[in-house]
Amino acid sequence: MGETFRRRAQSQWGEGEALKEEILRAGARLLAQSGREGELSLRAVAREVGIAAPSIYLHFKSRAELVETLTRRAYGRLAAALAEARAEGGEPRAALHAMAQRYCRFALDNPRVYRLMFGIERVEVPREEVPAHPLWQVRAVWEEAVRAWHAGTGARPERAHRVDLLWFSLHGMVAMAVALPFAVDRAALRERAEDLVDLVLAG
Amino acid sequence: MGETFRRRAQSQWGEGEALKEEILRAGARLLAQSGREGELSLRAVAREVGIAAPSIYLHFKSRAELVETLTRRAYGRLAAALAEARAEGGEPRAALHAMAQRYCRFALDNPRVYRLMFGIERVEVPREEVPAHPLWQVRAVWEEAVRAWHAGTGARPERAHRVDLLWFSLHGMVAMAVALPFAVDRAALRERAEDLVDLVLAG
DNA sequence: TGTACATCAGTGAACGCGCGTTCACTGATGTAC
DNA sequence: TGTACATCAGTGAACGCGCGTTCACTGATGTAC
Repeated sequence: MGETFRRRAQSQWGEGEALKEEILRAGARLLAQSGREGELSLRAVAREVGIAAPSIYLHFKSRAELVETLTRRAYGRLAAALAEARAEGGEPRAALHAMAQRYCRFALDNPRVYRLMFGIERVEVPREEVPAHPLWQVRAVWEEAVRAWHAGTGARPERAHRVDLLWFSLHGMVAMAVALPFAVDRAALRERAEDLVDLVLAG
Repeated sequence: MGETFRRRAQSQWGEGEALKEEILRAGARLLAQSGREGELSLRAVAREVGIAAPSIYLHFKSRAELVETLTRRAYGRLAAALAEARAEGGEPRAALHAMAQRYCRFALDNPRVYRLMFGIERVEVPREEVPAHPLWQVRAVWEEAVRAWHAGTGARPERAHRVDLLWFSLHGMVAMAVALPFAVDRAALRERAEDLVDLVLAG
């Protein structure tokens, strides 16, 4: 019967921004559990943080703004993970393999977030704003890595669209792994990702 | 000020099942618009049909059952379209190309339904029930078609997992087309699908 | 050192909304005798 | 042919719920003089 709700202590003067970060972390936890933006309610986030619901309006002007900030951060984490894998990967071909492995890992570790990122309502955007879209930043990392590999080989230039082929196919694999009605063998998936990279780079 | 709501005429004796079909068609229309199962409300379906909300309980025992019936039908439509394309395709390799084209067409014509089908909450199911899952029926069509092609070539048997590679990669392409923040060129997408089939079958 | 006031970081109560579901009902159409 | 009753195909009102958002407020911490 006791109230399990734990009220968060109020911030000190000048520390108001601390709550914003706590709200975002709580929202990320809830999204990792449900993976559906439509199910992320302001009130649930407030409960998770331990504050009153209206307090969220101190830092976000609406639910929509909170959700947008959360999804933008999720894309950012994926892009950062990929960039890191690329940097650690070494020469271009090895870097692409490292990226593919990291991509699989990200999706399998964060299946609901991954699904959220690619199941988002598609908002069409004017061409000139496309580069600012967070998904585009993920693409940019792939593109650079493939371009670097491409420059180091005598591959025919008309195969430049393999940038997308690699990423899209990898996406298909992990998206299926996340959607199929049974547990997926991580090792098998990552092995297939290896094969896929070889196939695309070879063909 | 006028009530735009049009009340549906009551069925004749023995024609009660007619309403069930109308409910399913209305639900399909709404899903085609929103593409989010969570947003499909019983009351909205009732409004679309022109009946009172509780009337839905004459044919479905809950909202969940209605949604499940609708999604099951959607998978069925995709599987049927694929099977038809395969039958019309002719010899195995041509059949696979026809299926790929049809697959793209289905997804582009029904983007929200497609997203719904592959963004569904993953419900893990005991191994022996997997073949009954509607997604599995889509896979089965691909599998048979790839197997038929495989039997007609001297391709190495360890490449049997290309069944999934083809389907998964194609899925990745169309899923991206449906999710990316700008309009996709249908012709370009279908051309890439062609390339993909060739690449997978050749490699 | 005191005190009036400003600012900061929130809160509690209330609003109107749409929802899934239950309940007792209604009115037309059929059947038994 | 009449009439009592059963079945069918629904309906209207109500329930309790969680939601996003607004509003006037509170209490601690700082600043001016």
